[in-house]
Amino acid sequence: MGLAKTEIFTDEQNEISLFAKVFGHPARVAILQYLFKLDNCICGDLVNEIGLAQPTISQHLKELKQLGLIKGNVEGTSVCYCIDKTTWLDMKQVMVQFLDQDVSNNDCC
Amino acid sequence: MGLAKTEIFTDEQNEISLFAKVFGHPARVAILQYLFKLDNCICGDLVNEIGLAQPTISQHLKELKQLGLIKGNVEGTSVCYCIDKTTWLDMKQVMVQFLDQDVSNNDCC
DNA sequence: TAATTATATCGTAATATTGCAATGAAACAA
DNA sequence: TTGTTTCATTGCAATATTACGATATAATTA
Repeated sequence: MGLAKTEIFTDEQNEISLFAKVFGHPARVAILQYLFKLDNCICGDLVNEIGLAQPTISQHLKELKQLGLIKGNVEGTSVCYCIDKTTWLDMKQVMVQFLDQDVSNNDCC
Repeated sequence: MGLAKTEIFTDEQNEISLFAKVFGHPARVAILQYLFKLDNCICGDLVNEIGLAQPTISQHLKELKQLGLIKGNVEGTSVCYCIDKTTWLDMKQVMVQFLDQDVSNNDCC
């Protein structure tokens, strides 16, 4: 199928998996790391920094933007991208809570 | 293509994206949450708990096992699964470091 | 031994993802 | 106005993912 049965899962499970999925490609991880390093940058910088074609970078930026993790300001002919702090911190809270589950009692049989 | 160009990214970026990808499906998130809740369980429990067919659950368990996040002990005709603490904590360290990047200077133009 | 139980694997259909060439759109420069 | 720059969108080919029926495997039970 290729289609996840989201309706049988909780909102929280679906939210976690949506955030995780966007981090599930190294190009998007690289874009975010570059944005953190430089505070902000334009699409052209990313095309040079990462070795992917411009439409591919643009597509990855779109997915990050759709989740609200980044935002872009048009500046003349270029677009300046940066992390959206609010959404990033919200996402971090959800993800860290998932990762922080207590492992101490967990063991096999 | 459907094929990520992993060779142009750092090991860290590829590792983060591999961990994230496995969390990128709500069924695997649900399996892990259930394992944390019960400390351990068998495949059949998960088939009842989550509304997916047995081969589908088995496939998701395989992906979690391949990354080392869970391990399974054969117990008669059933298999007891639990979180692999060591790998989980290693993964958590990598992911939290990625999520914890400093957002304070980041802003658009 | 034969049947049962629990899980894994195989095969396949439906859908999603990735990557890029070609093209479009919008701002700017000459 | 015409060209240039920068980015987004479209269309498509290659590959990956998801889900499950059918079947295999392995331990247990009758």
